[in-house]
Order: sequence, then C-alpha cells, then structure tokens
Amino acid sequence: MVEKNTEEKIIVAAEKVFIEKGLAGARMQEIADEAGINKSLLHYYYRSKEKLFTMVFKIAFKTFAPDLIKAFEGDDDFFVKIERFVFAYLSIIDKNPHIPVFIISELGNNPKRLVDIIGYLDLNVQPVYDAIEEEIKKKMIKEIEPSDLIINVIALCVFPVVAKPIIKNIVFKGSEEEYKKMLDRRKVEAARFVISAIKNTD
Amino acid sequence: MVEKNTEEKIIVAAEKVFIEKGLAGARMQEIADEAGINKSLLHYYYRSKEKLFTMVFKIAFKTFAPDLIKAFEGDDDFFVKIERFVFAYLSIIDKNPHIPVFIISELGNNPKRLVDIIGYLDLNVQPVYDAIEEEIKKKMIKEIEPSDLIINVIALCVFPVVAKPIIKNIVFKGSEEEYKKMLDRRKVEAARFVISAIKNTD
DNA sequence: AAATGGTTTAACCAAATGGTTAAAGTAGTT
DNA sequence: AACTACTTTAACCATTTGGTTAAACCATTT
Repeated sequence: MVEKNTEEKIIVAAEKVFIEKGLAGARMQEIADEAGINKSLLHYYYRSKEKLFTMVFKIAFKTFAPDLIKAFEGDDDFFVKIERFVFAYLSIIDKNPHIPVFIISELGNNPKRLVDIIGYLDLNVQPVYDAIEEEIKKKMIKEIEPSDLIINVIALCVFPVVAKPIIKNIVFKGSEEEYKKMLDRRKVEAARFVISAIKNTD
Repeated sequence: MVEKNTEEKIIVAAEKVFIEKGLAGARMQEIADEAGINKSLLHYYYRSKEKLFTMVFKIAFKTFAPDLIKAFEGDDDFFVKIERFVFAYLSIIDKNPHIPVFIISELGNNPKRLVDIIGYLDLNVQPVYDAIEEEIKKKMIKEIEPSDLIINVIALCVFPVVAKPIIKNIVFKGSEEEYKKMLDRRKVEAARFVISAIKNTD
C-alpha cells in the first residue's frame, strides 16, 4: 500500500472509472467510492465532472502520444530504430491496454477535445518525415509516403489492442492465452513485417 | 424522400444517435426527435433502450464483419485476393466511417455483448488460415502466423479510420483533404504494403 | 358502423445524477 | 489557543432520464 494524498487518489480513481465507463457512463459517486472518499470532497478538489475528465484525458493522452521523434533521432540504423520503437510502444500498451480504446472512444464522441491538447504537447513529426525521405533517397527503402509508413507502424501496434474483444473471440475463439501470445509475438514480428515491406531489394 | 415505416425510421434514427453518442450518452428523447415521432411511440415499438441498442449494435456489427472467407475462396492468385479484399473493405469503411469507432467503444465498455452476436454470424476463419498456410508451403509467401497476417491486413484498413481525429490533426495538421487523400491512397497501397511484406524473395 | 392498429398528446412517476450547502470534526501550525 | 487546510456527514436541490398510462385521434379494413 503506497500512501497517496487525496488529489492523487482522486485522479487514480477517476482514471479507472472514466476508462471503464467513458465520460457519459461514469458516475461521480462511483469515482468517490473508488477513491475511498465522499462526493463532497470530490467536488472540493475538482469542481465538475467535465473538469475532472479533462484532466484524466490529458494524462491518458500524454501517456500514449508515442515519442516518435525521440525514437527516430540518433545515428542508429533506420531499421533498428523501427524495431526499437515498436518494442517500446507495444510495451507501453501492454502496461495500459485500456487507454487506447478510451482515447479513441472519447475522441469519437468529441473530436474537439484534441485541439486543446495539441497545444500542450509539441508534436512535430517533421524530423521523422525527413528521416524517412532520406532513407528513400539513399534507396534503402522503397518509395512510400512518410505519413503512410508512420500510420502503418502505429496501426500494427495499436489495432490489436483496441480490437481485443473481436480478435480474442473470433480469431482466437475466446482464448486469452492465444491472444496474449499474439501480442507478445508482435513486439518483434510487427517490426519485421514493416521492414520486410519497405526494404529495398534492388 | 423515401417513404419509410415507423419501425425503419426508428432504427435509422437510433443508429445515428447511438453511433454519435454511445449507449450511455444517447437519449431516448433525442432518438424520438430524430425519427420524427414521440417518446411514447418509440417505447411502443422497442420496449427499452437496451433492446433498441442491441438491435442497432447487431446491425452495425454485421455491416462490418469483413467477409474474409468469401474474399479468400476461389482460384484467384493469393495476392489478387488480398488486393480485392483491401479495396472492398476500405470501400465499406468509406461509406460508414463512424461504425468502427462505435463498435470498438461499446465493446470496450461491455465485451460480453459480442458473445451473443457471434452465434448469429457464422464466422469460420479456418479456410483463410488454410489458404495462408498453403501459400507458405508453396513458398509463395514468407513464414508467418496466419492469425498475424489477418490481423495486420485488417489493422491497416481499420486503424486509419478509428484514429481519424489524431491522424488528421497531428499527422496532417488539421487538413481534412490530406486525410481523405491518404484514405484513398490506402485502397491500393495497403495491399501493396502487405504483399511486399510477405512475398517470398528466395 | 364498428373494430383495429398505429399515432399523438400530455400528464405522470420513480430513480438517478451532478452539484451545493452548512455545520462539525480533525490534525498540524503558528 | 487560535488558525488553517483538509475531511466528513447528511440533508438538500433542480434537472434529467427511462419508462408508463390513459384518453383521444385517425385511417383502413371488415
């Protein structure tokens, strides 16, 4: 048991409830219960549901904005960079498997929310674009739109987790074990798949 | 204006509202308004919100369960099958871009819902597995777990749509046009990417 | 003309919900 | 001892929400 102050306890509880039920489905009482406090105190710290939600959402989003830029700087081989990124990103997802669905759901209900957040994080994808274009110029990889490549890499990481119920039940006939094995395999195989797709064979 | 009976009008209206707001966020009054009827009549046809939602969800899910089996039967070249599937599936998504997020969201909130549905649709993925394994045996494609390949193909189709707000705002800096161009490109490029990844070069 | 099934109106209800208020208690600080 | 910040209790409130009921209306069919 780690001692936590009330503010933190509330955030942790709110995260849990919001991620599980969404903004509309979550109840302030449930968040208070989960935090082991009462509703009055909850409102004492965070004036409204909307404000509390916004905090939680921002935290969740920050956790998941992949640090693409960081992964792609440095002198390492481009393919090694991809391998490292996929492994790192899938490891984060492993630890927080419900966050991607949460973000996608709430952004689906209210895409405007993102506009506020973008300001806080400075996400400049240009360096990654440049790195990809350089590899193309050097004929190390095939011609591809940089944005397409980025989207593909992230898709191969995120989709298996957001579609878990479907994949687990239809592809793996309900086996949690088979599903987990697939996710684990993917930490290496997703990068292999991508590299194999773009590597130049001239 | 096509004349519709009330039952249909309700389903159409319910689809719209549920997809937009989710189960918890949708209001029966709003559905009634959208259908141009009153709440009494709404309950006259569909006794409860939950029942109406279940109907809508099943319809949405059916629309989106990709007909993998159909796409992979026949004598055509395996790579042509992939190309055809990707094109067809992305075209369906084009026409109903909000359904994937809807399914993922609601399944995230209540994964049990899927178990009911699976009975209705007979989804046997075995033939697709077999087809993939045969290609591997014939050394036409590289070694890959069939389930991984299936997941990858669908990920490359679905993810760009479910993550639209993020992709549009971060990758394409808010440009709807650039985003749409990417989706269109993908109808051909996603298959190219996959084929390039798995084609054997021995 | 009577019966039928769909439709409207409008009032109604119980429960839930986000949020408030006020008064009292507690622990540490000055 | 007084002050401060945090915490609890518990009552309270306005609004919303899913759902019901009953009476009347209307068009078609019998």
